Amino acid sequence: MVFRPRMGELERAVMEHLWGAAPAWSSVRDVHAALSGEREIAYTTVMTVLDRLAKKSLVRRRKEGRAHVYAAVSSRGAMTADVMREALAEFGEQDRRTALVAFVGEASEEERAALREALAELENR
Amino acid sequence: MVFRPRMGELERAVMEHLWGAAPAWSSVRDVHAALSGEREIAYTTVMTVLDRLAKKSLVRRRKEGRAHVYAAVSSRGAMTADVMREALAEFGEQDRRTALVAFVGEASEEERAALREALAELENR
DNA sequence: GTCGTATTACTACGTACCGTAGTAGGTACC
DNA sequence: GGTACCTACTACGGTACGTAGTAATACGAC
Repeated sequence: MVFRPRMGELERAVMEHLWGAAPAWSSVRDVHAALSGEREIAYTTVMTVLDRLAKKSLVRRRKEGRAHVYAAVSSRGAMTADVMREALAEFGEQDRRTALVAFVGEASEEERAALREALAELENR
Repeated sequence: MVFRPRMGELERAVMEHLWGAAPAWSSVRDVHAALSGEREIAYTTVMTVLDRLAKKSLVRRRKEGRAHVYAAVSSRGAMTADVMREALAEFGEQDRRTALVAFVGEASEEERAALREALAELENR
């Protein structure tokens, strides 16, 4: 299977919580409590989703006391970068160039600034 | 619906043909002939896929004589750029920066060069 | 040690998407 | 009018995802 961390809406919401939550490791109860603020959802639904995310290696889990606790494997930024890389990776050398030019062309001024800084930093190392 | 041009494997193969084919507009027969080189596939299967791609607005079609002819709406590079943009768009200002830094960090030397050139070109305009 | 509560594991169901393709019906050409 | 080509419609199996129930297990209270 092609590596593609595709996520559904609920899966994404769960990841958002894991990325944003203060404690790195969250129990099912934590995630459920957090999501319950926005939508009605069964405890077991959250559990299933966390289980699936673990199977997809997007989160890892650990036993803590009786319950499992979960944490995102990658940061949100890293995962975004991966998706971008993956999109890019499907093309040959020439097309990759074209895609990058198109991407830069559509980027906002802030994004371009961030790109320039990142490039400069790499150069100075 | 969130704009996300998700494609299956066959859908992608069809898009590849449309992107790569010499004539901009291809008939079902053209695409089918091209794909038949690599895999056995029914004519109507290709038709169905083209129809679905048209419904997703990834290709447009036009009547030409008795048959329809199809063309990709965006270039391969533009579509890649869109996917990258879309990945990036889900995040707030701060995270976007992080993602871009991570992306540049993982890029190859050629890709970084392409990025630098694209940025420079934009600056000089 | 039995009972209630928390937690997990397993199973299930509806919907949507995708690969796959058959069939019916229209149209053009000879 | 038959033949070949083309489209439109329908269908089926597999997989992903949102959703959740039920059974089993483990732990603390009494």
